[in-house]
Amino acid sequence: MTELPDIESLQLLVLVGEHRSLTTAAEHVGTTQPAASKRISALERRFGVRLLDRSHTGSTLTSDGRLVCSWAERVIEDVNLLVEGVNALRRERTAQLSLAASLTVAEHLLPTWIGDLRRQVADLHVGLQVLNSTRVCELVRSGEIDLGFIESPRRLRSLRSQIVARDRLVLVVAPGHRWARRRRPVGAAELATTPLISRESGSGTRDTVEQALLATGLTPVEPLLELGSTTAVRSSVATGAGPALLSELVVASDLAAGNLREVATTGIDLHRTLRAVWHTGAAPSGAAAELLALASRAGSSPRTASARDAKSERDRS
Amino acid sequence: MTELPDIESLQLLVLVGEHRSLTTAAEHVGTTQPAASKRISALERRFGVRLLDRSHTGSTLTSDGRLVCSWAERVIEDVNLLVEGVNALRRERTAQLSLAASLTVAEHLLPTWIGDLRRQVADLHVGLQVLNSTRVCELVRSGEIDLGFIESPRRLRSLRSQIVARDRLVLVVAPGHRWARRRRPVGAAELATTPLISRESGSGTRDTVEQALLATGLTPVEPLLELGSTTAVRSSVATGAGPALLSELVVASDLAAGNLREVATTGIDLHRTLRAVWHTGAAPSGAAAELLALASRAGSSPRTASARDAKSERDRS
DNA sequence: CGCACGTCATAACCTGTGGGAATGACCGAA
DNA sequence: TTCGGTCATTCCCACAGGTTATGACGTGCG
Repeated sequence: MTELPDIESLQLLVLVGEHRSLTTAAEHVGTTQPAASKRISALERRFGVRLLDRSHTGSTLTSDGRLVCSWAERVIEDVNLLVEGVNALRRERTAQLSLAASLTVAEHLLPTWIGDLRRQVADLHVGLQVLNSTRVCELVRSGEIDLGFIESPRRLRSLRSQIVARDRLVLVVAPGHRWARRRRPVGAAELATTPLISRESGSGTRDTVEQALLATGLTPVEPLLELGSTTAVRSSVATGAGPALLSELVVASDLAAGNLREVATTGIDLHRTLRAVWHTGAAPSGAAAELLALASRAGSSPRTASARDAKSERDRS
Repeated sequence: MTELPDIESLQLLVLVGEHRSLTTAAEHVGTTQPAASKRISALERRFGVRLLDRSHTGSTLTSDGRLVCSWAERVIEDVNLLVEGVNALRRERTAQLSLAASLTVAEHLLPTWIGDLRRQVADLHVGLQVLNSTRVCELVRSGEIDLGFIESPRRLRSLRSQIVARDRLVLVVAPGHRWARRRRPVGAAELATTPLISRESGSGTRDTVEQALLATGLTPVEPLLELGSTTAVRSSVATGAGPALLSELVVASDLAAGNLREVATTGIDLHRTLRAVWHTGAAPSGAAAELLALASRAGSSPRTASARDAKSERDRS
């Protein structure tokens, strides 16, 4: 088993690939040329693969190097998302821009948006709390939070909102599953009577499924398997344990890589809208407005929600 | 800027989350309990976020910890792909199973397959070479390679082959681009007369586009921008420079995250088949057969075209 | 009720990796 | 030839991270 590489070295490798030079790559990452040289050498030694063609006019990637580089880029991308997310979490209290979001949004979308936002607005402290949809709405109402992100189709009293993305639950199975080759879409009735792998009762996706089925007058059968985390569900499906309904955001990469297969459904609406919510009256201020614009530009064709301006009733406790 | 975390610590965090115990997580990764404790502490200090609720009966993740963990899982997943890929590259010469593949397959699919394969067959040395399609075929014919993977629609003389996956070039634009809101699909003629961001001439995807257009009797106009790497194209598109045709495998995550938007096309076939090829007569031996089965199970069942249909029914609220 | 076993934290020590500064070797362009 | 650019090498140092040993604290069993 190859020991794990370290992220700094991967970062460096990518930079060398871009700049065709150890020296400039080194100072681009705030270190010196010998350090960079040693790092890459160590990486080559560890991997047992030559990555760089070093010459006295610069260094370029070997063909193996280019390949490794492309894998490294994905790693670094994910690391950046993690870092953005963590930064937002840490700054929860001292934040200039306070956000609250439900899990799906916080996991899959917010780090990207925050990253983009901070590239536009320098020195911005973003704070993030992860809560369920009703708590998010409460905090937005109380003014503790500048902007909230929720996935609930619930009533939004005295809040303004806008759809920023549209998620969809997709029916997925392992490639070996008999449904993988199925051509006719699965109907609502069949879905309701098929035991699925699912999250525990009360989780967002589980609720969405049940709501969607109830909307067609059906009650879902007991699940085949109940697991505590989405990734656990995902890997159970991949091993062929059975079908599951999972967020498109979660399984996109698995579908592309062929680890999972999507099965078409019909007669049931598994879409759910992800909304930004903010306090009535106060239009989102600078950074919040920027984020809102950015998110809705990124997420979906701007289909602005009709502002549900109800009575501004004060139900602070 | 938060300093970058190291992969071992992230790995450890995920394990602690699973095992609810520092001790067992530590030995699971081949180290001692104090080391693990210090690592996690360091991670918390670096991030400025509490990740673990430590008690005398075990340790569980905080809610922040769970979130960080979910981001960490993606990082680790990509790291594993990188490691699998590198392992295959290194073992090129001493391999028990020699593979050759074109870039797209090698980048996006093979690491996964090899990982799965090595989980089934212990102590397997897999060798990988990355070459263009014609070279792959040559090596397979000469017997130097047990199994090849190509994306060419070319003639396969004296080779047996099997479709293992189906890739598709999708037309993508930035979310702010005017085409992002477009409802009518883009036709072949319009595509041919629109300057696109693309790879340099001779690259696989560029060729595919030109072939597909030529098949409809059209010659593409000069590109808007010519870039040397697929990721460069991808980020140019994301910044709004213009539209591009990119492999579904490349942009899947960006589409899910909303960094890019897909624009429907019509009147042009942008599919391309990814095939495994092997030598006539000699049926693939043990490991090769296993890999072939695994790959075609993962990729080849008929793709649900209704995934697109679901998109067109976005008129609800 | 107390003892054994489980958890994690702390302390002391050691090793080795990785960083910095200075220097050398080499190439190409002016 | 000389200068400006590469990268490699060496020496030294610091500190992160490991291990072992130990302690403190709960839980559960006899």
